[in-house]
This record gives sequence, structure tokens and C-alpha cells, in this order.
Amino acid sequence: MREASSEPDEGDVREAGRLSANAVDCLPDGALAVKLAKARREGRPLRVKLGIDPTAPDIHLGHAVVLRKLRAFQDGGHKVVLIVGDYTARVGDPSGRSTLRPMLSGEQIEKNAATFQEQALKILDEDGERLEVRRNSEWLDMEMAQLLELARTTTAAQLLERDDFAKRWEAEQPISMLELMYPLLQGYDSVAVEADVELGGTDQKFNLLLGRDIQRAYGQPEQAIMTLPILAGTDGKQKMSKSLGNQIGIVEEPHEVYGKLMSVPDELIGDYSRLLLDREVDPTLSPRDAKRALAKDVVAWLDSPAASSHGEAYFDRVFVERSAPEHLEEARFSAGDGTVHLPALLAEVFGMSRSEARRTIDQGGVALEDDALRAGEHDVAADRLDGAVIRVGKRRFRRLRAR
RNA sequence: GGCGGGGUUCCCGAGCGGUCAAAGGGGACGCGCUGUAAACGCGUUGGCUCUGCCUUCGCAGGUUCGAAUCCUGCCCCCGCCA
Repeated sequence: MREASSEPDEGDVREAGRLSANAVDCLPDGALAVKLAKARREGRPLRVKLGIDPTAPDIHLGHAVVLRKLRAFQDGGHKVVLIVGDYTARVGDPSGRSTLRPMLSGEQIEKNAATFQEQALKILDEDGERLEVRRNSEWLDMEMAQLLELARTTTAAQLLERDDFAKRWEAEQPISMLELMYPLLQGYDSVAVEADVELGGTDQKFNLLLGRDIQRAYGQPEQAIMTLPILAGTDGKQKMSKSLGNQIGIVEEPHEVYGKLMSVPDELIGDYSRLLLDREVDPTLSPRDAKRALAKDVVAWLDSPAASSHGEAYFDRVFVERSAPEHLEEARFSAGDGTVHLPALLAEVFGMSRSEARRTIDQGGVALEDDALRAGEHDVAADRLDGAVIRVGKRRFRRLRAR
């Protein structure tokens, strides 16, 4: 559907340029400016869609990249439509995956959906004028006839063009019907909420574009799409994701966030800075100092400057000086006959097995008051433990107290 | 419906009657080095009352002095042809 009546003026073009900073793709060319112009003429905000499937319980910095962009739209006066994909989470988006994804239980999805929504508000403006939160079960739990109507909008060839489907097809790997349906469902979300613009990671490009086709099939104006870079996880290699264990959650303890950011490979500092803080790295800083500045400012953004300072102090103390943090959790032990079997105590306190505890001790990984225990030193006098700080590895600490 | 290939310890993947708690890689963990990291080196990676014992190789039986390895049944996954 042409929108020729909405010629963008200079301001629209500038605004579109500003909004598409950091974007990898903003398609079709010029479409965003046209959308802006149209909305301006009609005196309404743009409806900017993001769908997130609550397949894991927490939002991490990878999600934050897109959420920040949404926030930029909000700050520009537009309305974000956040779709919690409680229905699509049951299907499992195959994007970037080479294997099938397990289906989640309704209960688990419900739980995740609640925390997702709550955590997203840490970044988004929750003003009702600027935010609409929807669940896609509202419209996807549809009649068979409606589903078939949706299915008519797209051909198998179209779907198989998608990169990961194409690869799997080529490699004779399974592609389930459920997965094939996924892009259609996501596209239908756009129809249901009448999206003007949809955002997503670059891995979503196909789905976002297909949304346009589906909107057209339903007689709606086609959304503009914007893709943002995928943030690499703390391993520096793979996309940040909970299941790969390389994520930094936005509601983690400030010192955890700080520490995890510091452990990110240097090569990522630039990306992180640009995508999470919208700024380039100060070239006069050494990688170490640049990373410190990054860590500090990200924590300040997510929490507060005070939390950030504490996170930094904690980090310096524990990792730079290698001493125990100021505030330690306590662990109680019973003195028994005056000797304590450490593997049992460590197993209980740190959730490891006794064998693992023994090995760690034997490898010099357990220290009492900064003195590493010697190999075989498994039984220790209770009075030596009472009040002492025990450290396992670099970062696990407890203050011991006799019970 | 027919034919064929598979299910091994966190993951991938060897093993194909004893020498197997099971090669190799990845990941993770510990130590060293260091900038906090990366890279690199060394070590560990089922459990336990630990020079030994117990439990693992889809599930259940069976053969055998002895099975992850052989047999039978069952469950599940994948591909091809139709």
C-alpha cells in the first residue's frame, strides 16, 4: 500500500536518521521517514512493535539493545507495543538454531512472561501513553479456519528462503511444521496490533520482512522494519543467551554486572559501548580503563551511580586485590568433636559434591584466611575455622561461624 | 506402507565381550601468568565412609565367569522411497 501522500519533510528525515542510529537495516529505504511524516500529519504516534518470547526468565543486555532503541522511539513521542509472546513461546522460534527447541510448559511461560514484562520496564517508559503491553495468546489462540486463512498468505518456497531453513533443508536436517509456522504467527502479531514499525535483532530480519507481506495480505499498510546488531555474550563468540550461559542479566547484582562486563573480551568494548551506552570508546583510554568506564556506566544506567561505585569497589577488592569482599555471607558449621571435615562443609555451603570439594582443596583452590590449604588437608580444627573467611576459587567466599 | 541410520558421562563424539567411570574435542572448574580479560601452560571434570567400594552408556529382560559392547522385546529420534 503506497503512502505517497505522506512526503517526509526535512525534520522527518532527520528524525528517521537519528532513530536508526546503530541499526543494521532499516527497510525499506526511506520507509521510516515516510511513516514519521504520516503519523505527524495524522497527529498520532507511531506504533512500534517488539515481540519477545518468554523462553527464559530474565532479560539480559542482549535484549537491552533493542529495548533501548524502543526507548528512543518513546522519547521521540511514539508508542511502543511490547508483545510478550506467551503463545509463540510454545512454538519455539527456530531463528539461528540448528536444532529443534523444546516446548515450554504453560506454567513456565506464564512465570517468565511476568518477569519479562517487569524487567522490560526497567528500560522502557511505562507511561500508558507510551507503552502498550500485549500477550499474543490474545489473538493467536484462533479458530482453525482463521489459521488456514493465515497459512494462505505465504508459500513454502517463501519460508524456505529463510537462511537457517535453507541450510537445514540443504543439510537434510529436520524442519518441523511448527517451526515453519512461526514466522506466520509473528507476522500476524503485526496485523493484530497494527504495527507501523517493528524492531528486532538481525536474526529476525526474515520474520520482520514477512510481517510486511502478511500485513499486506490482510489489507494493512506494511510496517517498516529495523534490525539491530546482536550483542555477543561474555564469551565474546556467541550471541548472548541464557541457554549458553554467557548472559549478563539486567537485574543481576550490580557487582555481578560490573564483574561480568570486566570479563568480556577487549574486542567487544566498542560494540558494548555503542549498543548499550550510545557512545564511542574514548580512544585515549587503555583497554582496561575503557572497560572499567564501560562497566561503571552500564551499572550506573541499570541501577544507580551509587550501586555502580559499590560494584567497582567490590571488583577492585575481590579481583584486583584478591581479598575478601567487605560484606560476607556467613556459613554455620557444627564443631562436632573439634575437627571439621571440610569436603562435607564445602559441599553443603557451596552446593558442590564432596568429591569436587576434595579435588578443589587438593588443587590449592580453597583458602582459609588467604592461606591455601594443602593437598590432603581435608580435616581442620574447628577453632581454626570459627570466624575465619573461607574462599573457594577466586570468587566464592563465606565467613564461617561455629554453631 | 517399504528401506536404511541412530539413541554413550554437561555438549559433540569414540568405543563394538574383559586391560572402561569409558579415547578425543568443546565447555566448565582449579592453579600459574595477567590488566579484570584474551592468549598460553599445567591439572581436574559420576558419587562415596576413597590405595577400595557403589552407580552410569534410551528402557526392560536374557546369554556369559564377565556386557556400553551379543540376543529378545519395548520406547524415542532421523533420513530416503512411496
